Amino acid sequence: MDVGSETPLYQQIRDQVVVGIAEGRLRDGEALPPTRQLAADFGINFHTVHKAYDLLRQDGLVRVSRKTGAVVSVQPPSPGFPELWREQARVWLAEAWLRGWTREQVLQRCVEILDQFVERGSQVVSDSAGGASGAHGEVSEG
Amino acid sequence: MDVGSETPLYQQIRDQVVVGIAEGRLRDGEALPPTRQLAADFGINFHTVHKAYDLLRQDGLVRVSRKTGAVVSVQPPSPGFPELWREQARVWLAEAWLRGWTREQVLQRCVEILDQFVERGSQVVSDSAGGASGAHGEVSEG
DNA sequence: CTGTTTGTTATATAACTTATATAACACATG
DNA sequence: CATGTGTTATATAAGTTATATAACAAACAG
Repeated sequence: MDVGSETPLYQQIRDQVVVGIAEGRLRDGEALPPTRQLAADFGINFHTVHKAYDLLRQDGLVRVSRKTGAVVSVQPPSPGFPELWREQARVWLAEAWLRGWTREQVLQRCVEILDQFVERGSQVVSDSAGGASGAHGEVSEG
Repeated sequence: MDVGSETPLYQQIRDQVVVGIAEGRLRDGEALPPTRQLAADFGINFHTVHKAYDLLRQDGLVRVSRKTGAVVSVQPPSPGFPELWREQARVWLAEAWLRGWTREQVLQRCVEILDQFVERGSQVVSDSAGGASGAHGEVSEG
């Protein structure tokens, strides 16, 4: 949570959750911390966390209700996703390319990142599952 | 140039130039259109174009002076670049991963994009070089 | 039932960003 | 000199980001 960063706080939270799911630190069915609690941990307003969770809901990555709070629930992508992803990827890959990275260097770095990701759907978390550190998934403060 | 997009106009222009250089449509030494001209072509304010060019200058991708205007000139990256790139790449690779794309599918799509890019420094453009459509490089309106 | 937690909604506000508009200046060119 | 162009300075309107406060609704523990 870098307050000085150009990227908005709610975006940073959203991105942390996205990466957290991909890397297996947050699993399908797992609950995210309550908005007010996470906001207190980060020292920010709970509306900012609420906005991040709402983004994740719109993206089909969490379900959110009064009963359960925000729960990781990865849905299929929207129809336009591949095209949008391609557009963004073109820009980021171009940046690396312009900086002199070869095709193989760029792909190697992508592989290193992808190797950190874990398969989804392989492990199902029971409703009352609790980790070693509490009832909620952790969203890193780093 | 999508005015309805969430991404700011100046960012869109910057990104178009970045991709344009990577794909060889804009070459090292080539001049970008004057700010007022490009602004007129896009139907936007010339300050917005100026801001895009200034971003590119800060990124070390164009030189800009009263004499020459904005000229493509790709400099080495700043020291923090690899880390920043990695952070961003993690997020959008995670997005693809969460949507069910396999490692190979993701890499395949990266390869398809990288295959559109051309080597830099292989061809040097003479000072008076003009394409079929004018003295300045084209920044696509699509 | 009572009190607490938590999601949700509404309103207000301050600071910042985005985009436009206008004007003026510096400087190079024809 | 007139023109084109980069550059700088203001001003303004609209939108975004983050905070603050308040209130309500649903779930739950005691």
